[in-house]
Amino acid sequence: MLLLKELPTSKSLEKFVTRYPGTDISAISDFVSILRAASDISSALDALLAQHGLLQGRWWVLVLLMRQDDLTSSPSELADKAGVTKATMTGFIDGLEREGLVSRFMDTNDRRKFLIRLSVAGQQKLDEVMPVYVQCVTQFMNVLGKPERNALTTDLATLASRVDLIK
Amino acid sequence: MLLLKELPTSKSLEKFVTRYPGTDISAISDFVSILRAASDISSALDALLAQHGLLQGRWWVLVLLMRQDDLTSSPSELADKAGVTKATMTGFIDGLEREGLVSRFMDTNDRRKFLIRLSVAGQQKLDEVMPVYVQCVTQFMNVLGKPERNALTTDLATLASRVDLIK
DNA sequence: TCAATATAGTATGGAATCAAACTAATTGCA
DNA sequence: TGCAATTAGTTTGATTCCATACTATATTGA
Repeated sequence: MLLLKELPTSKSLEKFVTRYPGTDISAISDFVSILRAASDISSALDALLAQHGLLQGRWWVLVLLMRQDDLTSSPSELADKAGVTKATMTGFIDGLEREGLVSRFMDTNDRRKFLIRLSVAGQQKLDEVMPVYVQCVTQFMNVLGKPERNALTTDLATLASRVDLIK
Repeated sequence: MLLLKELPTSKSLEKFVTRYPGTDISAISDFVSILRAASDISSALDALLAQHGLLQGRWWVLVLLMRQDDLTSSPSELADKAGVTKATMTGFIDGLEREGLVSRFMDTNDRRKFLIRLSVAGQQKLDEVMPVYVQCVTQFMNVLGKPERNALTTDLATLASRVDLIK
């Protein structure tokens, strides 16, 4: 996503305000900080998953399948839940199937459909990674005290609910 | 990055805790919420920039160049500041050069180097997009009151500074 | 019933992104 | 000085991801 490392110097900020008068510098700089922090966190998760041969996209597919009672879902449904296009989901499933973590089955009711099922190996993979994931994430989130963490989560969600303002 | 739309149901959470006992559900769910919110915000920025034929990577290159006194920098320096590899930066510069928004010059002092300069068209592009960007982002960030916004930015940065815990 | 429309999934082509390998130029040290 | 190590930038090949277009199947409504 974005890893803009260097926040602007005060000199370049001055220059900026001269060129674009009336700019609320703190709004912009908070915005960039948020993006950068989020990107760092996401990259760290990537790195954790990579140690187990996974990437975020595929990881979330496994997690979504685990949530299902019969460990089964369809590509379209998975794409919706994961927030990616169907084309992207095809790619994830291809990769997961290649590694034997999920299997494709025909849907006998609707012959356009496939059923994607978490395989035994897929469940084992989850059982291998999940405890590490849970432990790391818990430790990480406890960097903040409970009230700060709640406020952070709530406020960020509030903010994100108004992304319609960015258009 | 990730857009996991569907947060787990309480039933699937129960199942989760059964399989992975001792899990701090709220830590995990806060973590996922943060990633999701950030992803939504980043996507919204993508969409805004796309309206002007830009993408985040290229956009940040233009912004970084604008910050320089002589509107000039080198690929390596830009890569460092943007937090991408040199190879990725080569791609950004190729694209920007193709569109005439930056130019490549030889560095006469060090013949391994190039100088990348923001072109007049590049500055015009910034002048076209920046006011919209500034206005949208300002409105967006003002969804939160000043104290909430400050706390959010600070706490998120604090959190991100401990990504070493995710490993 | 059957043609229009909608839906499921895949294929294609492109951009972003990285790691690793490569070339050319510079620097450092023996 | 001269060779080894470093640095700048690109190329290559891979993966992720999207938009668009395509195929096959299902649904709907006249």
